[in-house]
Amino acid sequence: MSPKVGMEPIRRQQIIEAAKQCIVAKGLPHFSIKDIAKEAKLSTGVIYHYFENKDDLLVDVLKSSFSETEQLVQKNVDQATSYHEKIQAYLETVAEVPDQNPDFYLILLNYLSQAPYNDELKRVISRFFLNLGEFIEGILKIGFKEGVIKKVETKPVANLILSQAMGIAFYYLVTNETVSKEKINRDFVEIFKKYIE
Amino acid sequence: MSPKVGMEPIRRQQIIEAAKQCIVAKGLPHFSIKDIAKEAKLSTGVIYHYFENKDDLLVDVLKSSFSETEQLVQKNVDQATSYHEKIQAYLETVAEVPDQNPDFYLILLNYLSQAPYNDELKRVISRFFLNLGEFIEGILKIGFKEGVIKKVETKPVANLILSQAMGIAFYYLVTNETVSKEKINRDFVEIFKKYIE
Amino acid sequence: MSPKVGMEPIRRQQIIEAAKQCIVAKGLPHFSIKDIAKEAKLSTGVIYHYFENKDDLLVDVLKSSFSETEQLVQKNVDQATSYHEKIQAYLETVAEVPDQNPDFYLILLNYLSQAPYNDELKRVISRFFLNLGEFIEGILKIGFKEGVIKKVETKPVANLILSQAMGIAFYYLVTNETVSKEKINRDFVEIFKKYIE
Amino acid sequence: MSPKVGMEPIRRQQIIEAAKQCIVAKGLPHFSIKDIAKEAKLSTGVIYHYFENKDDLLVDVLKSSFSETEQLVQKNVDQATSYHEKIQAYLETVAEVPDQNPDFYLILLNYLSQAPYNDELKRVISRFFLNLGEFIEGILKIGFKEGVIKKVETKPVANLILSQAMGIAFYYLVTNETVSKEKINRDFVEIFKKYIE
DNA sequence: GATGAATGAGTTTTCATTCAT
DNA sequence: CATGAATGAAAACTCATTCAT
Repeated sequence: MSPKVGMEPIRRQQIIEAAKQCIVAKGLPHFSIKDIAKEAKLSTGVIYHYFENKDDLLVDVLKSSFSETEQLVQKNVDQATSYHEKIQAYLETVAEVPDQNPDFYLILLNYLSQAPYNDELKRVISRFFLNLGEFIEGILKIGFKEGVIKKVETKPVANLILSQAMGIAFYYLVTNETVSKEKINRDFVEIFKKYIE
Repeated sequence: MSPKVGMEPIRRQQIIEAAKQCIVAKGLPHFSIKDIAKEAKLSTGVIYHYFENKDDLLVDVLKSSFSETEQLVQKNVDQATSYHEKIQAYLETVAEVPDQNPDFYLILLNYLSQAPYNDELKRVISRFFLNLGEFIEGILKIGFKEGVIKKVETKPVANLILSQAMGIAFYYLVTNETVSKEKINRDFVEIFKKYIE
Repeated sequence: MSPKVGMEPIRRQQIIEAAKQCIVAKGLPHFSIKDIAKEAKLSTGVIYHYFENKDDLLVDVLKSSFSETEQLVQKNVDQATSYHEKIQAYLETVAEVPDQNPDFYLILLNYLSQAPYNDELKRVISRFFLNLGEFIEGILKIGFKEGVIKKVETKPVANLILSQAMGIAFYYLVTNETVSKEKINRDFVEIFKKYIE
Repeated sequence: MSPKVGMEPIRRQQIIEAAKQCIVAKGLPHFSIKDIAKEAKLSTGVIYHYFENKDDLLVDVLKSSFSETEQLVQKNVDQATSYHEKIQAYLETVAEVPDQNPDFYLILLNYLSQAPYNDELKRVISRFFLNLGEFIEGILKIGFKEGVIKKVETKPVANLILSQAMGIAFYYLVTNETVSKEKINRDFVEIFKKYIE
């Protein structure tokens, strides 16, 4: 009936998406391979056909999430041309991820809490932070070249931006406050523009 | 040898500390009641004599961690008298928690990742954030009365400070970078002083 | 405060009554020594001061229940003088135990189901049946002497009466029907009077 | 060797039979899932593949026992044509269940004692009683139509028959008397024929 | 006499993984 | 490729019993 060959990429993606839904619905430690199989409408056995084991699958889930977010940021920033537009686009994208892709920070939080006990996760997450950091640094260098910002140590700036974005997202994941959220996001953008300039 | 009556407070504390060590060593989802018992040098049964179940115990572990950190902040800020001293003490204390009590943010991260799936944790963590937030708001009001800062919306400020502190701590928990850490902490203090004033 | 010596019979009775309440409330396999202690408002330790172990205590509970019921039957029958009065009193007492002492058959049912696996319970229950059986046989012999009934094999009669009474009680314990109960009790008395005469 | 797909009905039956043996050998509260697995020569895990939990399995064991007995009664009565033959077949079947299927009443007794504390068991047992009761009532109605018995209130009759049969069976389960058993069974049949006619 | 703290074996249940079909 | 049956170790939790105080 359904095609039986060349299913590899399709099945892998199907299983990864099912696993994401499980993380979002139950949390990283609280679902089984059976849960993933049910969510993906597959048998448990087939998962082991496409992934070595559960841990491997879960690492791939994280990589997939990171890849999506990196592409989103890249796309939004690439549309802008000048430093001012780029930095604005970047900060706004970061500030709006929780609204546009609410699962992202939830998934990140789940993996982040496991990273201190798992070197592979540590590596994958560190690389993601590094990539985003270098991305900001690239923008800042443009600003410096354009002469619109002072020379800054780009690394701490990048870290502070990422940290603040992550901290805000986690804060709201747990408290469910929404009242001051917009004000916070505006302030977040303002603070860092002032900090840089 | 040891007394057989009135052990309640001693044992509860002993078990809570053992559980903390397990969280720090293995992560919230990766240790068993048996591990806690071994760490506390007690039998598994006695844990159920003092705690209803594992979840209850783990909530008490979090409450204990929060209580310690709240007392630390309180102590450091109370020693200061003027607004300037107080806000400096507050920001520095928050910035230095990762050094003075390195386990705190690791434990917090573990629980934070479970909070979206657990209403009791959500409540406990929200209350902690609220307490710390109100604490900052109190300091800011002093600054306004003293006429040394402008009138600010205290709630978003408080949230941003907490979020940034948490974000930085988590960032370093996972990346193990230490190079730019001091610079980051200094900038953190500077950013928020500038933001407020 | 409370007397500390000569407590033996009082404490034993207190514990036995608490155990009865536990059986009635939860069923023989579903309560612990701690439950009994709580019900009796005593510590767990004290129970082992008065009873060898849980099994021993539970046997004593059954003996106590049997003793109460035997005394009730004895009292009601002794008040009657003639055979006709005695047999009527006997059958009515047996029929009315479920109303007058609703716990009795519930407790009996609990122990009966354990008897096939426990020789001591088997002995205690057999003796109870034997006592009640001999009691009926005594009444029947009076009837024969008075010339008001034919010569019957008393043992089967006794067994049938006991069995029927027990069966009816258990039937209603489980079905909670109450509609036809009175009719049943009347028929029970009638059937056996007819059967004997 | 054995097929690996479509084992459901075979395994379920295999597990149910193993559980029955455990009840007969040890009594409802005194065996573990491990005991059932050992008896069925399976792993403990597989039991949870086919049954939700122990309670569910045990309910299915009871239903299976009831179903067997209902079929036995049905078969024996259906072979008879007239009222006289049917009522005789019914009473004799009921009287002989303890001999032909000695485990049935032992299993029933085990469950009966749990029914007061378990609404599902209550429902299942009540329904069984109801079915058997309606079965007798059907026979009695034939007798009335044929004009060979008087008009009786069929429900109390049915209850009395069931109660007596159950009571006798339990009586002998516990006392192990066998001397007067045949006499009792004969009297049981006689009593009820006389009672009806 | 009385307390309740402590033990540890035993219970039910879950689950990653394997593998015959 | 795909299924789902099977395993068995490990988890949380219970509880009769003992014993220092």
